[in-house]
Parts: sequence; C-alpha cells; structure tokens
Amino acid sequence: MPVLIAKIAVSAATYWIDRPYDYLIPEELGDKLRPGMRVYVPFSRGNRRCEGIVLAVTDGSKLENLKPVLALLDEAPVLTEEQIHLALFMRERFFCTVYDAVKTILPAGLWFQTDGKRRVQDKTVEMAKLAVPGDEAADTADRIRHRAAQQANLLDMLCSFEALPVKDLLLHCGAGRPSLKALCTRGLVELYRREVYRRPQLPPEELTALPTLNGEQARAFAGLSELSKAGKAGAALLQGVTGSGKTSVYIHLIDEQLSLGKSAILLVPEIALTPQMLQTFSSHFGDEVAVLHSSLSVGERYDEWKRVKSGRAHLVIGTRSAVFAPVEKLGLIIIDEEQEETYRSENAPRYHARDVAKYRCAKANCLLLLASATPELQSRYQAEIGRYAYFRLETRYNAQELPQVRLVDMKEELRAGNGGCISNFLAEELQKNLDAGEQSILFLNRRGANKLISCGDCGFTYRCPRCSVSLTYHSVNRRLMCHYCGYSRRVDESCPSCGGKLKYVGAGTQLVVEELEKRFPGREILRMDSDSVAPVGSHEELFERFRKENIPFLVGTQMVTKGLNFENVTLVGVLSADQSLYAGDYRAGERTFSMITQVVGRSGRGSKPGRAVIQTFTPANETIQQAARQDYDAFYASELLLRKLQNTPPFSDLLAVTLSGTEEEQVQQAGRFVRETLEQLLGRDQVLLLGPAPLGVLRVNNRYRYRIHIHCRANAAIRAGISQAVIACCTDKRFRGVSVFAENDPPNM
DNA sequence: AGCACGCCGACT
DNA sequence: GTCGGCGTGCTC
Repeated sequence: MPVLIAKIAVSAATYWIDRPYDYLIPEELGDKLRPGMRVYVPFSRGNRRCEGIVLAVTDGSKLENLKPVLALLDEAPVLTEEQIHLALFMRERFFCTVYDAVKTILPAGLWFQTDGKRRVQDKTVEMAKLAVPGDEAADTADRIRHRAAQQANLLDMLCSFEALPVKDLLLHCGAGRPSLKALCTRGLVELYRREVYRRPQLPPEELTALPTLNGEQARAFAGLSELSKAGKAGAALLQGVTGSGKTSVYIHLIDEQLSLGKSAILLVPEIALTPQMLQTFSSHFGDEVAVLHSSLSVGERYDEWKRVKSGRAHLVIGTRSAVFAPVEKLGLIIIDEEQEETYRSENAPRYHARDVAKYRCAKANCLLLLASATPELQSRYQAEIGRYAYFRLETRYNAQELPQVRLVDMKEELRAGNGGCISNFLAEELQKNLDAGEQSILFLNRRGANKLISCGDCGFTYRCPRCSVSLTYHSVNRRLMCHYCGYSRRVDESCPSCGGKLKYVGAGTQLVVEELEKRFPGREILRMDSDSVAPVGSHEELFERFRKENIPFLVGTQMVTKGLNFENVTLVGVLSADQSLYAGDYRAGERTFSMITQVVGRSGRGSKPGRAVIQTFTPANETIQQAARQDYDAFYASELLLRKLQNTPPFSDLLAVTLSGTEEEQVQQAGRFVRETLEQLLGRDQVLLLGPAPLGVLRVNNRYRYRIHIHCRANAAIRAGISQAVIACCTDKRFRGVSVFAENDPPNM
C-alpha cells in the first residue's frame, strides 16, 4: 500500500531554497488533507514549526526519512487549483517564493482568523490629542525640553495639529510609545479611538437602469462584447479622452457577463479617490458588488473576500491586489487608467496587476480590457500591431470642448523679476476666476510641503546620516525629515557648521500657499499633499469642503490629479511641469504627458468651459507641447521613436537585478559577479547588460544600492538564467550580507 | 536566512 | 578538563 505524500511550499524557505518539499501525511490527516490547504510542518535542522501550503498530494517520494505534516490550518482549501498554478506562475515571473505569492493572493484576515487569540482588527484607529489648552502645552514643552526632548517634540506637534493618529505622530517625531504614555500619565495628552473611513456602499432599494450609450460608446461596446463572448482569451485597449464615458461601457460589459452567470473584476488605481465611481456601480449592481482595497480594515476586507469566494458577489471593484479576487467563472477583467503606477507593487512579490490579469484571462479564456485616456506606450503599441483589439472614444460628455491650454515660460518670468512660483499670467487668470466666483486648482509636481534648509554664509545643508540625500524641512512638525528612511531631527537655531543664519528654500505646497496669501489676501485656500501629516480618511472631507463651501483655491500634489469632478472648477495651473521630465528612467516622458493630461482634464467638467495654465522652464520641450495640445497621437509617435533608439519597451523587455549591502566595495563586487554569471548563462547576442550602476539615491538606511539592467526579449530560459545568477550570488559566501533580487520592469528608486 | 554541528582559545 | 567563539553546511 503506497504512502501518501504532500508536496508543500513552506514559509521559511528563502528564494534560493524554495522548492516543493515532500512530507508524510499521517493517517489521521489522510482523508482531510487537500491541495490548497495551509498546514504546519517541521522544517530545517531544528524542526522549527513553520507554515506551508499543500501544492499537491502524490503517492510515494524519491526521498526517504520524510518528516510528517504536523497539523492542518484550514478545514477546506483556501486556494483553488488555478490559484496554486497562479502562485507557481508568480514565482517564475516575479522572482519570488511560492509562499510570498500565496500571501499576496490570500487576504491577511485569513491569518488573524486562524490565530484564535487575536481578533480580526476592529474598524478604528488610535488617535492622540492635547488634553490641555495649546499655550499651556507649548509652555510645558519648553520647560521639559532639556530633560525630555522626545516628549517636548510630541507636544510641539500636537500643538500644530488638533489631533493625529498615534502611528503618524510617533513616526514623525521619531519618538517611542513610552514618551507618549508619559504625557498621558501627566494628563497633557489624551488617547482615543476614531472610526476609520468605511465604504459608503449602501445597496440602494431599487437598482438604476443601465446608462444609455452614445453612438461611439455603443460601437465600442458592440466590438468588445463580441470579443468577450467569443470565449477565447484576448486583450483590448479602450482609449477614451477624459469625460468620454468609459464607465458606461464598463457597466454594459459587466452587466452582460453577470447575466451570463460569470464574474468580473474592475481594477481602479486608488479607490479612496473614486467614491463616485463606487456609487455608480453599486447603484447598478447592488449586492453583487464587492469592494477590496487597502483603506478597509483587515476584517472588512476579509468579509468582502468571503462574499466573493462563496459566490455571493460577482463583481469585484478594487485596487491592485483585487486582481487576485477568488471569483468563480471569471468572465472579464477591466483595468481602468491602466498606465497608473499604483498597479505595480514595490515590494516582493514585485508584480504588475496587468501581468497577473493577463495570466488569469488567458487561463479563463476571457477578455482583458485595458482602458485609459493616456495608455501606456506598450499597450498602445500592442494595439497598433494588432495584438490587442483597439477602440477609441473621442467625444467628451456634453460635447464639452477640452480646456484651452496656455504655456508660460518661467525663464521669462525670472527675467521679468518674478522669482515666485506663480507667474503673472496665472495670477491674472486666478483673479478672473475669483471675480467670476469660480474655483481654481493649482498642481505642484513635487512631494510634500517641504523645504530645503541651507546656511546663507557657508552653504551648509542637513544630510541624512543613513541615506545619501538632504533632509527636508516639514513645517507640520517643524522638523527635518528624510523621505527614504524616516529619520528626523530638530532644526538648530543657527548653522551648526559656522553659526551663520539658516535659510529656508524650495517650493513645496506650503510656499505656494504663502504666495497665494500674499497675492490674494483674506481668500481661503485649501492645501492637500500626500505626505504631509493628515488624519486618516480626510481626503473625502477636504474634497467635500472644497466643493460645498466653494473655496476659491485648492493647492496640491499628485492626488489632485486623479479623477475628481468639480462642477465649478474652470482653471487649473500646473506650477512646474518639467519636474518629472528628468527623472531618469525611460518612462519619465510618459508620466509627464499623462500627468499633465490628467490635470488639464480636471478643468471645465461642468457646463462652463475650462482653462489650463502650464508653467515650464522648457516651453520648447516636445512632450510638454504635445501635452498642452492634448495630442496623444503625436506624443505616441515621437516617444515610440525614442524607445526604438533606446532599445526600451515595447522594443525590448527590461529586467533588473538589484543589490544592496552595508559595504559598498562588496556590493560592487557582488554586482560584477552577477553580471559575469549572467553573461555566461545568457550569452551576449540576444541580451544587453548594463551596470552594475549605483541607483539614483545610492545609500538608503546605510545600505549601498547597485543595479544591473537587462534589455532582452524575456522568455522562460532568460528568466531561469536570471534566477540562477541571483541564487549563485546569494549562496556565495564572499557576498554574505549583500541582498540581491531580480524584478521585471524596475521602478526608479 | 536560521540553526545546529563542529573544532580551537581562556576560564571555574 | 569545559564553556563558548562563530566558520560551515543543510533545509523534504
């Protein structure tokens, strides 16, 4: 009688020892254990108990002396057969371990659940606020500064903010929980819990009828529907200008799939910023909708996941990780604004939702729909060569014209003696809007509300002790901070090097606000940036205030560009359009074009026509000009030419091996070793290797970082070679302490 | 990566 | 004589 063996991927395995391990199935588990269940197994010399996932059950093994499976973690499989294959695919494609892939596919709530002791996280966040008046707190802070600096910092910060999440507060002050506890004991600070943002989804009593399609939309729908019903795998690109009603096409396609008894997944870049879209879908599909994204608590996400898995919800709307939703009978995946960077995961497994979606659609023989106003060049190219079906929507809602765009040369402004960040032309336009009672949005293409501090006498600047970057000044906590590792410190009274006077320079949103205040005294201004400290879930509140109270100015970074519709916004200003053009990686032009297009699209969404002003130091730059004309086709043509010359996607795939370690010399040596290994394994004719070269920011958290770029047509053999080179380097004792990983299409770090 | 096994120096 | 230094090698 043959013995039953389980093939198991274990959590303790690192990338280079990751393989299916054989374990004996003890008799008492024999009839319960199934592929797709999580188990406990003994692993390594010490037989440490570690978690694993059963990939398959076989009878017999080549090996002897197998260890037994210790226990089952699940009563029923948590992964289906297809999901096991997906995890194996992810290992091969994204250079991660199978268990890393499994953890990404499954919701975190599954682990909290089985733990027994911990309850699934509740829906609140811990907040801190002052328990005494502000001036009293400030006095106390000064009094205790010499002996309890941390506590003083915490007080300072709470003085400038009414209330803050404890997590953010501690991070920004670089303080520990004990300091905060001490303040609570002294009755200076109070802790409480605040409800976090919950999805507004209240299924309406009556479902709304499907929207009617205009001619163009109907044609796109007919074409897509035909592809979709053909029952074979395929991808299509839907390119529609902002406001052309892509959503209506999605609704019809999804409705069709649901009525065929199939499921659909709709991916969006950032759910917190698209509440209107959620509302629309839930008004059409009611309880069929499940929402999956990161602002939900672990428990909420787990509940939604279960609704999908049990077949109670057939439409999943969510961000990147929703591409793993366990729908039964997948019929369609739509990726909205497919060019967005948020679809790419920055930590292991470093996957792109589009690649996972392609895989799933291929396995399910269904349609993948990529949609965007400014598709990624690669996608547009696939459409051009006929690999993707291609549909366009050119008409804006209400036949509204695209905004009138005007370029302003900031060099001219400088010559004319205006050294500020708002040009005189833009100022005049803002005034016009004020007079007309209309709203304006100013977009700053830079992170945060920060400034650089330097000494006016000796030129001294503060540098991060752990990273090769300058520290920036954050007015919210009045501290210097590092964007890369979170290090923070206070500012000195005078230059620590020569005692001279310190200057604050730079153009964060703060500076823009100050300049606006000077030009338009007494007018209300709303400020919004991604990494300034702000209470959880406050975006919607801010946007709501902007809309309701008709506040004349909104100043912000990235997030003001996303799909928000404000009826009364008729002017948009891009303050520094060139900022992202010289970011160094091959996608810089694409990002700039897409960003400007999105910002400009915010203007004139209502009945009144919109205007846009783009400020630049390089008005002759082709990309800027194309963006100003909203001419995607021209941009596509010239950028494609550039890509061909550079041998970058779509003409070649780009992969990378990144190395980091505390000893720079050793990291370089390891890099050279990886390169040599790659040369041997891959040959030189089909593959172009570059590097090892230092990353833009060489040192982060005391680790030096180098990267090798691999330009090639990626296939299984090449990926296997890259994997082998990474493993060779990891297991070589000369390079102990150096960490190495490979990835597809690396982001600029 | 962990973690045990192993083979040489300063200690009760 | 041993306690423990961390080099070396394996993980079903």
